[in-house]
Amino acid sequence: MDIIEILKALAHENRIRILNLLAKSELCVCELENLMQVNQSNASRHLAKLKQVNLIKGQKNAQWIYYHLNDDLLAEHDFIKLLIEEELLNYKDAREDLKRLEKYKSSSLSCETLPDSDIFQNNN
Amino acid sequence: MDIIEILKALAHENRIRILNLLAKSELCVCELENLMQVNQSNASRHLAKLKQVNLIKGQKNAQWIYYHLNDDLLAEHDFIKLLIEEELLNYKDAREDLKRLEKYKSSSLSCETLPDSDIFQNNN
DNA sequence: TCCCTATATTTGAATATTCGATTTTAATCA
DNA sequence: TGATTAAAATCGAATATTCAAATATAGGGA
Repeated sequence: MDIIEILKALAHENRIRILNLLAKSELCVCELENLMQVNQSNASRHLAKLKQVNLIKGQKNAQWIYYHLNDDLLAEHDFIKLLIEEELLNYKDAREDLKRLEKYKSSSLSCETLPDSDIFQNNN
Repeated sequence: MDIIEILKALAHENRIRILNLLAKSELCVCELENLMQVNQSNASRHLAKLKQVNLIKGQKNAQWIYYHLNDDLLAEHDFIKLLIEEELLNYKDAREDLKRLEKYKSSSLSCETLPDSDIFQNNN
């Protein structure tokens, strides 16, 4: 995999935010949509780009596809791990995404009930 | 400095190659042009983008501007050092640039005589 | 002062990226 | 089977990036 293509895939706010979330938890598109507060088209498009360069993998379970980081690729490129694990601690949007993830995880909501909930109505 | 802007600056072949070369040696535009075999406009534009996000600094000496990595910024972002120092070992164009840099360094050429020489005529 | 040279900037065209809206595909379930 | 839902793909429009060529700037030396 071409390192420049990987860097291009990393160089977008929404894609970095997706990687940041997936580093903590496997998530499906509908969960990412809600956590990041972007529309489905947007989330799906950026997931496709990350998958295209092999940064993430999807695993189908019933009608949902759960995405997770591709640990094999990350093992070959240490700088990406450093970027996600340390660099993003200083990135406000990424920190707020993680707060929403915690709120979601500690709620009783799931992939099936989240889209109809108003858990993130107030933007935090 | 916004991490996304830095990633965007990193996500281009010519800019990564410039950083790779500057990690080994301070260089001016005319040297980078010749080492990377791109035209002056191209080298200058990509240097401008790297400078814009503070990845490099220029130091004027007579009519030449010598560029070097901005160590202060790199110290704040460990992943960039890892990217340049380890990742680029596997990047063919970057390795070939370094070979040309060595050939140049071991020649008696300088910034003043390089443009008129044919040292890189045969693409290696 | 007037050229020469190194570098930067501007221009306009080509290409790439991104977006939301919409449509398509595929799986589930009544 | 037909309705529902998750995810992917496609569309045209807007924006950004890239390029080479041309022009501008600025310093040094004649």
